[in-house]
Amino acid sequence: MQDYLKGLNPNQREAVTTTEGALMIVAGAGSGKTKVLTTRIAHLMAKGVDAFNILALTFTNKAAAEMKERIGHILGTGEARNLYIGTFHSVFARIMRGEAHRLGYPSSFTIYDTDDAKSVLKTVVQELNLDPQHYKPNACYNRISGAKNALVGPREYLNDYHIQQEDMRANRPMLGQIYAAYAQRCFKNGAMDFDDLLIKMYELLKNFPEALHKYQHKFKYILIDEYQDTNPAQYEIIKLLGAANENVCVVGDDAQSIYSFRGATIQNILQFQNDYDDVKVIKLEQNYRSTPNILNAANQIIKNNKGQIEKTLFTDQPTGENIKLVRTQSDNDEGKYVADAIMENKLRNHFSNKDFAILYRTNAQSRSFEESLRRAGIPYTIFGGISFYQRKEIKDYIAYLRLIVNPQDEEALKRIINYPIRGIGKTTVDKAILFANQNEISMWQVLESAAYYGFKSGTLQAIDEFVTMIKSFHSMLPTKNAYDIAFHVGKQTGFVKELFNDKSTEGVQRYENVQELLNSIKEFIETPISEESGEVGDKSLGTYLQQITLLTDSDQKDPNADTVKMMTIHASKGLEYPVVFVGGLEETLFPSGMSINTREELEEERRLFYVAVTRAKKRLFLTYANTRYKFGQLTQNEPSRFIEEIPQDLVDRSYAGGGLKNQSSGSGWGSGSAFDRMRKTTTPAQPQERTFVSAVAAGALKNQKEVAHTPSTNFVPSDPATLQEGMKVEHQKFGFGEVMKLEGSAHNPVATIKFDQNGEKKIMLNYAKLMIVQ
DNA sequence: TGTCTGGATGTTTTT
DNA sequence: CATCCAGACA
Repeated sequence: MQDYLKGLNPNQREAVTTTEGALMIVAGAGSGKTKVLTTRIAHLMAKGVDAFNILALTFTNKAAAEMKERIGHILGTGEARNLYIGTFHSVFARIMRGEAHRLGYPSSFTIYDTDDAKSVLKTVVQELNLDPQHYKPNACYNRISGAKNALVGPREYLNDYHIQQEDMRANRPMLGQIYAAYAQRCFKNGAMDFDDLLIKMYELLKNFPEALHKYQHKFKYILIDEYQDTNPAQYEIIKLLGAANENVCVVGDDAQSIYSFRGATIQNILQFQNDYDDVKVIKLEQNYRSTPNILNAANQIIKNNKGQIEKTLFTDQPTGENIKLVRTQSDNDEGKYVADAIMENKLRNHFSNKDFAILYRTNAQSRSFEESLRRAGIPYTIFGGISFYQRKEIKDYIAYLRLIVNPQDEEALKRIINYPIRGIGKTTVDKAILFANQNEISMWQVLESAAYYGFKSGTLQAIDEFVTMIKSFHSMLPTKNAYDIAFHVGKQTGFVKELFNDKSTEGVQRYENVQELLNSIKEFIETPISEESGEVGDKSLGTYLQQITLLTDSDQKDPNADTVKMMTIHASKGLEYPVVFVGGLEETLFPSGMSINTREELEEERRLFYVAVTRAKKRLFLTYANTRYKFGQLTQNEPSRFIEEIPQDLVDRSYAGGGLKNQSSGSGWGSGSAFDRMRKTTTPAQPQERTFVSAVAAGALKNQKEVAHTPSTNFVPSDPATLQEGMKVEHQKFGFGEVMKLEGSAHNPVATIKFDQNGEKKIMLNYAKLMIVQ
């Protein structure tokens, strides 16, 4: 027997060695699913299957990278790098780059993230003259995304009686039109949103038999992780791809299906057995992760759901400790309690920071935990929330790169056409868009012929300069790599320098972020690529851009750093930690108030709770607060109904009120009171700091209050162009002062003037009246 | 043409 | 509580 099979139990081994035909692996939480998947791929390759012929679809890119590495390790060759392995979205994006032309897209198509998509929706709603109050980008996006994931195109949408009825009832009868216009606009922009990556892949396979044949032939073995979270579009694609060889292996756990909000349907896994001839089903029920107490609790919780694939997890680990259920007075106390408990566990049980995870239902909950950990001096990493690539300065930078690669990308163009300020304002942009729509060309094309479309003098010059600059960047594409171009763009446009000159705290941070972006691009071009010939494995800017849009926070941040990890329960799927805190176990928060109206919704919340509980290996803390700030308002919530679903003999209850001693356990380190004291010494610092800050702010305000000035009788404004640094001037309102600095563009010069009575001010010379005194 | 400000407004979860 | 956007100014 091969070495790599030795560490497997009989069921796992069978799952690994059953290589031919359709296979469904029902893998309970912590049952060694990832190990089975990686070993299975390694086994296929050891048997002589070419890496090029294996497609593995995982839930995160990071999981994919890890699997690749482990497979490489098992096999001891570099072959694994040729595997097609990644998320649905990233794998399809990669394929699409070579196939997009068949569907009328440029191969350098842009991938729109949610922000881009919503921005497009906003303009579309505007252009259709609809009320933006009624057709909010969020609502429209969700509705359209839902349709796309169900493979309902704009035409089907408009012709579907039920859908139309639903929209009527929701008072949004025009959504179909918005959908159609949105799809058209994205196409015109040469852009695909997240859902399009699936839809277009489906269309490609459905409408182009030679493409279907090509990929059926290529992907002889298909593996899909987290199958319970696939949606109809993904389902249909897999069905098409797998039809020729029927070597489709899916791995999943219906009890952990938590993505129905994004179109996933549990039916895919429940009905898999009907989809192929001779489906073999293997269950992995032995849990290697958690203590029996944690596992029993999880089993009891999930029993409250109906209609599952029957399975019972078991373990042979020692019993372990009871689950700790802690009530606190407020959300802040909840944060403090968790920080204290982490300190205590570190000291008493020799856990290190990276052994802890704090999980919650909504991203907003991270705030109180973050604050308390920071105060306690515990290093932490937050996953999720606003990712690196969502930051303004990064999006701006990337918008330049996007525009260079794909000038049709109107979203990118609008973003940077006047950043840094170059005198192309809203009026000009609106005009350009209008011309573009009227003539059915792109906004970029209008700008290219700006004179023809009647732009005048200063504006025309500004546009021409801009177009020339972008074109010069564009011409670098064939010869320069992504890093060189990006660096050049940052330098040439001057906005990196602008950031550098901003010495405020945020300014410094922004500059550092931009540097980090450049580093990441450098890293991208220096990473070795797969050996595939003729495939997309290049170091071009286009490839880079398509890659980063699909990166999540979890893909970028180091999971092995010695820090406490904080994330939503959704983001914690597939991960495990020795000590887990689940916060906010309150009605309307968890379960979410949005999901208590139907049994299906509530069952999904319960599965989510199940996922949370099963992340814990040794210790599990559940916390809830009597009061919580929501929306800037204090709210009170009942304890979550899920608490009552845990067998009570597995739970120790305690209360950790506002600064009062907590009653967790008697002995040892004084029940955290030492930490209470530490906290008390640090807490007062905060209000003091606040008063200090506000006093400064008040002073600044006073400074800004103008000291009245009566202009001299002989006041005659001078020509702003003659102004020089160091000159003494008079301002009608602010009085006498000295010109400290001249900046801004030629079209919009700005002077920083230090006034004798009113301090430093930035004055826009196009508008302010200044007289040169000396 | 750009900046500042107040008032409205929005919170599930994510590729 | 934060952020975002429409109108007032410079």
